[in-house]
Amino acid sequence: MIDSPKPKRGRPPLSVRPVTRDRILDAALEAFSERGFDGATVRQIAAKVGVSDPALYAHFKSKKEIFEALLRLAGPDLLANAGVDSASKETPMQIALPDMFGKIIATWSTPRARAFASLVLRMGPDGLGNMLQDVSTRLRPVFESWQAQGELRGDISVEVAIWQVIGPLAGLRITYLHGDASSADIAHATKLAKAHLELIAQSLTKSGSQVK
Amino acid sequence: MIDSPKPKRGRPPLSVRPVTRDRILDAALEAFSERGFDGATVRQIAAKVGVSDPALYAHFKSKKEIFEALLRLAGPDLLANAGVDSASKETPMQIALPDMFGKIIATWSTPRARAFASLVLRMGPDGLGNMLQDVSTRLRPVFESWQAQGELRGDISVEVAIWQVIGPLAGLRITYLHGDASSADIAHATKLAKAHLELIAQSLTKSGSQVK
Amino acid sequence: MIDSPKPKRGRPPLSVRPVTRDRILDAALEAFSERGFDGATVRQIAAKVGVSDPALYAHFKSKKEIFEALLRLAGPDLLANAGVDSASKETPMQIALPDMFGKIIATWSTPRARAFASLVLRMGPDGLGNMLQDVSTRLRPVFESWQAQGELRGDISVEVAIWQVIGPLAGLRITYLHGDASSADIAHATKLAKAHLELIAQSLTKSGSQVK
Amino acid sequence: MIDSPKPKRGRPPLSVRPVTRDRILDAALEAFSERGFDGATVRQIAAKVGVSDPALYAHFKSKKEIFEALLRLAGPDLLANAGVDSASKETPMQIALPDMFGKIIATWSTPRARAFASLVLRMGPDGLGNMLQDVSTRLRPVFESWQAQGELRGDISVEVAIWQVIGPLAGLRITYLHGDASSADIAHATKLAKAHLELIAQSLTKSGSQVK
DNA sequence: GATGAATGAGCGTTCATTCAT
DNA sequence: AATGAATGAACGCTCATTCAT
Repeated sequence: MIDSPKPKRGRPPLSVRPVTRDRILDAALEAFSERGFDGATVRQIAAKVGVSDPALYAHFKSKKEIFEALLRLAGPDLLANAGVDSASKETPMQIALPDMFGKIIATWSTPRARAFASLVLRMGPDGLGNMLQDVSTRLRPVFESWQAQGELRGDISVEVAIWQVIGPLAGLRITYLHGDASSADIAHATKLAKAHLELIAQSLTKSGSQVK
Repeated sequence: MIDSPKPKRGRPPLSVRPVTRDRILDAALEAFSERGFDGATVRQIAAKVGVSDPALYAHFKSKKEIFEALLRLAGPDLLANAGVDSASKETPMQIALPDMFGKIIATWSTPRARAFASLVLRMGPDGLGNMLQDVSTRLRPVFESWQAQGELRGDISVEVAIWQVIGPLAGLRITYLHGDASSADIAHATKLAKAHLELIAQSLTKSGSQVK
Repeated sequence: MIDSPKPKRGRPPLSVRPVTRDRILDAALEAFSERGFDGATVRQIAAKVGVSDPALYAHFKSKKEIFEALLRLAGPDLLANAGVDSASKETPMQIALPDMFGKIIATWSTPRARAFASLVLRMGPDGLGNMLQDVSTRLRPVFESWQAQGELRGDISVEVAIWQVIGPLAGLRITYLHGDASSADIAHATKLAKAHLELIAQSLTKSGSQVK
Repeated sequence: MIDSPKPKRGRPPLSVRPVTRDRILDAALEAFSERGFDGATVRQIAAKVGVSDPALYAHFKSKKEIFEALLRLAGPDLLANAGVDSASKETPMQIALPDMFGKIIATWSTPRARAFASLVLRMGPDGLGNMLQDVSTRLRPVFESWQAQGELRGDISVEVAIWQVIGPLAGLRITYLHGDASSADIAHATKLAKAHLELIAQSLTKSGSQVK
């Protein structure tokens, strides 16, 4: 009870080491994206940072809190905003669409964003699902405006049109733009995205006429 | 002789079903799809089966082996084959494509297939990625044949064409056809898939020329 | 995640060993009485039983539950009931009082009861306090009856009379009848208790008259 | 010269009181009495002082040392001396005894003393036991002198006599005079103590003989 | 084939303590 | 004199797995 004969615990001498919240979050993103929330351990994260595990608890209250900070911080922005925000009602669809695509692919190609994609993936269906729903919702007014201006053909629903754009992107993200992706993967994804865009842009404009 | 005291004909009650490999795999699929490999516990799986956890070790050597059996068994077939195999070189693209789509969506709508989708998702990028690669590979000869016969326009690469078809399907799978999907989700996915098919079929045939 | 290369865990060969709830409770009583709830560790308890710590969790859900089972099981009975129940209104005080004393001391002298005394002590003031309150409450009707029959002098309150009896007992319990008590301690306590009884019995009967 | 711009006379505000050993000991007494040595944490003590935990190590070498300082400082004095020292051989027993009682009760009623009682309680049997032994030892010469002078009847041993006095006090201390005691508890204890004294004083003087 | 009891490994977390500032 | 950040130890508990029945 009162006898602790060898009190050799405590912080050992130290040279230099700045362990910040950010470095922890980086390490956690890496760990969680590699093994999922349950598969990653606090000790693994700490090891990536280069400290012992209790050190993390000076910055975060729990493993779960680290995870949530990660979601809150990097989540919506990294994944979706980038390209979506660049699409505005004023810009003609034929110009805005390629622009949006380019920006989205660029954003998703960064290591952080790719690691984050893996992480979200591992959260189960709700993770990616909600993300896509979110993008879809935010794109809707822009597409509606394009349709009103005659740039988007009127015989297909806005929702279908959005899905034409978003759907393959989601596939690309999962297939090529994840944490382990090589630069070849990334290049390939970019190529596919561009090719997809060209085709889809045509479909969304006049198609109907040709049926004639 | 004519009426034996213990008829026992027909199917026996089986109120106490024996614990078979299949029932374990069903339970494991459910557990793994809900919480991932690390999040699911052997005890949870056993509980779903209705036995105690060591009972599973009479059928499988380890948790990992259960998981792998699941992948081997249900994996490729459930996810991809269905539709892919129905696409043959003899059938014209305009007919084969909708048929394939229909079959894929139908297959993916079953509870088992949806649970499996969640599971694969949680395995990280390699899971879904490899799956799509696999489908792509098997579709290639069919598409090449279509292109040779002039059914698929020649100015786009086969790979891009395949991606046009496969990409949105992957998105749909993730967004709507997972373990927790409601029947509304499923209906919605079906609608989107059909709309997508109509547009894409046009794009893949003549597109460019007619714009003129 | 899925790789556990050396699955050498599991229960090693075993000769004979019956680990029951009771043996755990005995060990826990010992540990808790020696170091208190916070000072005792689950591993210590398990070591006393001769098993590894997770083994305890097959019988109890948590450390706290072990503690509570201990309180529920041994608590009130071991500590108080013994003597108190033997005091009835029909028996004359001069006979019932020594009898009660003897029984209480005898009960409190058992190793279990003494260990339990140490445990209750370490719970803080409420532990012993409540216990004494309890005894006091249960003794009250008996004392009231004695007072009505003229066996207990009328010029002192029942409460004070009870305290005369109970108070020194509490002191004895703490001073001599705890977990570490030697047999000499116990003998000493018994002697003191008897001497106390003789004096107190006189005080409670006529005293007043003699003052005259 | 006559009125200096910064008077600074009298007691300085001291709104930010310095962290002294005393304030740490106060906080520690509170913490230890509430949760015991193992249950209380250095962080809790520091929080009560209003500083961070390493600050305490500027004043004490370890948690254990704080605890021991507490025992050394407040221990024997607070608990026993008060009344005991006031009993001297010269004073007649009939006067000294009530006086002693009064002083002991008064001393034990202070918040510090009550907190300390809780603390000692939680240390296990040795804590209170040793304390009572100590008091008993120091009272012995006084009682022996009283017995020699015929004030204490000769047919009971000094030890028993001392126990008659001390025993119920120990009970009172535990039951009513602990850290959490309300003022009603304290008043009650005082009443019981006085009643006890009156009875016991008679017993210790002539008792047996006069019954006749 | 199934279970209860057990195990070693290891997890998330807290603790007392120390170093550098 | 005090703090923020860090540490090794160890705690309570869960996990996958195994043995004996």
